[in-house]
Amino acid sequence: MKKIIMPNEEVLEEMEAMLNIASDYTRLKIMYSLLNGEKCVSEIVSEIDASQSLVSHQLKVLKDAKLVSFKKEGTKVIYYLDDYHVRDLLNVVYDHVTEEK
Amino acid sequence: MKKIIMPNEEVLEEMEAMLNIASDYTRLKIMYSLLNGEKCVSEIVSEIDASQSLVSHQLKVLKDAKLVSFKKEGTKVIYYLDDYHVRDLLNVVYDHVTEEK
DNA sequence: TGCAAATATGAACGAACATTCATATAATAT
DNA sequence: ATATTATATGAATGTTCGTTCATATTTGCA
Repeated sequence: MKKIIMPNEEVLEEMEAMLNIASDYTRLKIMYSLLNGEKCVSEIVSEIDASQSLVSHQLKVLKDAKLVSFKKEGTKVIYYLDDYHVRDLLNVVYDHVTEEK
Repeated sequence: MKKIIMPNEEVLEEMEAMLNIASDYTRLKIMYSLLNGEKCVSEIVSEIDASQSLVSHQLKVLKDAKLVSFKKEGTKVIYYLDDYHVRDLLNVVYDHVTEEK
């Protein structure tokens, strides 16, 4: 069994930051929504049933964390997932939660 | 590309809960410490350099979340990881953080 | 019984943060 | 210009929660 070394402080703090961003009900729904492809804000709003302001705030959090990016098309802003680790992360956690013990 | 369906509310809340538990600096260090095998509380304390009280509090959080279990040996309490998803979770997040873009 | 070591617990405090509300900005069309 | 649609922003609020401090509990041993 290979010995696992503890990551250094900086890496641990960055891991903590990513997990913090993922660990929110609204942001989880946004990430799931974007797994099926890019969407504009209003589409996300109606798909996950949250207020426009809340979605916009949380998209900013995800954007600052470089988990999503965006492009502008007319008056619309199209967001999309910018990190393939998101899919893996969601899958691991989903498996943990849904698996029978 | 397969369509990904949004988990229901209950699953999302459980995912949020697991991520919340993982997203803490102290608990991350405890989990990494236990990846190399079971340890008693005082060993964890000295390995991660946190107070005894803090480690005990956070071990309770991990225990309540069924991420760790424990057994008693004399006056010592030995904790160990009780969920193999933990390793996968840490690996995904570690890769995310350390990978060059 | 009394003491020491190991661990757990509860209160208290401060900081972080998710959400709402109101309002601002930006782009388009009439 | 003005109205409308889409999105962003900032303040305010209430709650959650990580940490510390002091103390309690448990176990083994002299």
